[in-house]
Amino acid sequence: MANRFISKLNGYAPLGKADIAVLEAATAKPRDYPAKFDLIREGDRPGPVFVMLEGWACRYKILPNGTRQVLAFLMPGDSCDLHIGLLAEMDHSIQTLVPSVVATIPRAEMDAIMDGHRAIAKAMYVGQLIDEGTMRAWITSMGRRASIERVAHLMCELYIRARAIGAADERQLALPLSQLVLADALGMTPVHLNRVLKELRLKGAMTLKRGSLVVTDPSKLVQIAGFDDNYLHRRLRTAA
Amino acid sequence: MANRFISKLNGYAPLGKADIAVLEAATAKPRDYPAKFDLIREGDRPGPVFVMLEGWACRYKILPNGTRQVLAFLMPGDSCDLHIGLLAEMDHSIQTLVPSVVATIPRAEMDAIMDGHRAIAKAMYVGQLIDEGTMRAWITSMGRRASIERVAHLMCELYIRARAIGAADERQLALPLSQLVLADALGMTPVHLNRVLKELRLKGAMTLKRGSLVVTDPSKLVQIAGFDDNYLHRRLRTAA
DNA sequence: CGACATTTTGATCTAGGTCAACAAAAGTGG
DNA sequence: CCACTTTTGTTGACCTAGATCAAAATGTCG
Repeated sequence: MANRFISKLNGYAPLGKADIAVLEAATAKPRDYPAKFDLIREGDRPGPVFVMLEGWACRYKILPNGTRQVLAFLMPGDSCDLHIGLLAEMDHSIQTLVPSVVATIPRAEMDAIMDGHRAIAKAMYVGQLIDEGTMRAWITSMGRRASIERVAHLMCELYIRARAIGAADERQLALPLSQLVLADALGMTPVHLNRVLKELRLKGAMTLKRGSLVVTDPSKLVQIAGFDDNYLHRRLRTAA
Repeated sequence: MANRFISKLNGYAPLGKADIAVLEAATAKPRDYPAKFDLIREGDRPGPVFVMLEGWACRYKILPNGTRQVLAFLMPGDSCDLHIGLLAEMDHSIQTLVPSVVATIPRAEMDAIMDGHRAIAKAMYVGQLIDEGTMRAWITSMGRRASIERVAHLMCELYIRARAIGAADERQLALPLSQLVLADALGMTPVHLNRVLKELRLKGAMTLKRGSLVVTDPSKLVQIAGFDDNYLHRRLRTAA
């Protein structure tokens, strides 16, 4: 398969040769971006559809009091903001976390592709549904899970997602996210996150080192998280 | 306009006579449901598209430890789960909060309608984008706002949404949500919510009585919430 | 009226925040 | 390649927002 975007979509709905060819053409000229580069900012007019081919990015929002909330992580294969061109302006920003390779598909082209290729449209909708499920899981985590459960839950999510795109092996996963960024995603303090990570390490569930996550004891991690992969299940079952 | 669903969609994308007629037909035979009735449960195969015509409902999830997280409120005009038929099972439940009138549109019919009526498709997509923006606002609230800000923010959201469908007057809004349900939506304890409501009342920002919200001082409420209606703005600008 | 659900208040406790300092990496410029 | 600044991670001491527990007051409805 040409790239992770295509293979991810193919996992959601089987694509034909023509589908793959048109997606290859659309993502043929990606650009390199440095780390901490805003692909688009809150208040901007929505532009093209972004497709992450390599690297990591996050959606985030800055609050009046200066704090930041990370809303989602984007990893290779992920795309964003289907249809968002219908809205007047972005309600959040998207920033690379590490040097990344990103393709952009103009809105009109994306619409045309989806009109002409039902399988692609279907796969994109599945992807969007999964993203929505992920958002619901985040709301649930923030509202009703203790900090250690929340951390464990996010790590389960990232591990499963990475597995699904073949970016993780049995126990290990490259995870270039600083504790500061993770804390902003989890709605907690970097200091407290650090302590929670220590606790998870001492419990033998997982170890987060600079740049990589080692899942020492998957079942223990899942149990701490109260993780139910229903919202990601389909991804697992059908991903290539 | 025939019903709030149609007038809401018409606010998102101008509908023609034929569009309106087909929507009228599709929602012509709604059903009455009592309060606390599960329209669909976590684990169920997704069924038809639900359209709230009268009443209130919420999406929610029950956690292993028995606590509940409310994920969204549905008010008249709201519909849910476009495309969700593509997924194997629901990752959350939807329950009426008061006796409600709900129309169901079979998935195949909805697809056909959207294929044949681009304006309706567009309006549905706008609605979905707004719902996504709302979810992002909830994540932000849960992660980075203090409890009083969070409460104020949710009340702003509900007020604006109610205004947009003509269900609120200048300062008042029928809001049949118990403090228990609100607490489950805000990720806090009913006890603490009660104290926060008292504080908001004493500050002269708003009063929540049984079944109705009175916004005493809108600008104060907005200021406490740090409310930026960008994510609902389009709804306001374009709603009828 | 009686049973039950919701709201309100008080007393106490704790998870997680805040503040501060230091250590370890990782850039950066000469 | 080395000082040097900046970012990231780690730990300790202390504090507070919000949870928990308990009980009374108020509403609602069959």
